[in-house]
Amino acid sequence: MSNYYQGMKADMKSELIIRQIGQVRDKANAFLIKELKRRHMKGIAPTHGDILWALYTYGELPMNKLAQIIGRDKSTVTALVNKLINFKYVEKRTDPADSRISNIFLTEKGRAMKQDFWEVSEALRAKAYQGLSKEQMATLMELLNKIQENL
Amino acid sequence: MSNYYQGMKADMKSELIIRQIGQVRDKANAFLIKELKRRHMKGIAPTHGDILWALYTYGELPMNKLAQIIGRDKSTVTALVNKLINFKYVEKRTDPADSRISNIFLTEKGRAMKQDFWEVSEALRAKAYQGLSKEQMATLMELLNKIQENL
DNA sequence: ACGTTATAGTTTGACATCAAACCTTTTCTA
DNA sequence: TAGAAAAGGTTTGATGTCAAACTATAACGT
Repeated sequence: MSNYYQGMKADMKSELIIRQIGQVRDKANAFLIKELKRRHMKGIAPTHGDILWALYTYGELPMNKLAQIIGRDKSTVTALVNKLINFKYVEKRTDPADSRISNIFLTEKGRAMKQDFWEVSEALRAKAYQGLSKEQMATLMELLNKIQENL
Repeated sequence: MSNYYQGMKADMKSELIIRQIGQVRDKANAFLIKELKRRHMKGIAPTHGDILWALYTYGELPMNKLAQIIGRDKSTVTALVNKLINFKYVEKRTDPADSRISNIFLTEKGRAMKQDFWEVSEALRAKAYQGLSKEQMATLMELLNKIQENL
């Protein structure tokens, strides 16, 4: 951030935490997009990655669970999932017990990408957390959790 | 966040910091939008607020400085500023020393909103930082700065 | 059993956002 | 001095995102 914040009143600085959080988020996303692109996964946004990550972790999931996990609106998930379907990373099938429910599952192609995703995520971690100890990271997580609970 | 993260491998937890950062950001934005709306400032997004905030703080600014301050692309700032112009919160005038440069300044109506913005920002702070000490906030800021520098 | 209410996911519209291309103006270099 | 390069901001296209409205299905209450 530029010098524009020099000389600010002290009580305005606490506002900067939320701004900095936004900055970190933007930068992390930019990094992810770049890394995904580098691995020929162009067109995959961080939230597509979130969906794939959820499927790698939990296996087949209904749409509303995906929406919950990645923290996005149902309608957003529809569009995201449809793109992944077009790319043939996932498929959709109706739940036999409740035909309102669409379950999303990984294709062979989608499963084959797991390693790449792990590497991208590793790269992000390595870069972001340089010079941070385990304790610092734990503290950070604790504070972020606190703020999230507050909001 | 739901129970889906229970039982995860320990080394995956550090990935959650970035996710949590995203969540906090999303929630903060949602809060801001709600509060702005409540004050009849519908249609004003957090980034519009960032622009107004920059103008409150620094006075008249050229477009590229606004883009730098709020961390957004020039073309985004064009659209954001145009909306603020339509709402009559700001106006634009060409710099006499360099006719490529458009300077953006607050109107009377825009200046009259400062108090509301301060209150919204206060409300966000009050809510987000409940139960956090000054030291914790300083620690948090320090860690976020570190991550941002890394990325 | 039937009508009402709730749920799951989709469609539609609006908009913030970025990247690329573009146009005008200014700066730089030979 | 003239042409090339750079800078400032706009336009255009694509896309993630949310909210509202919608459709089909399931659950609930009488």
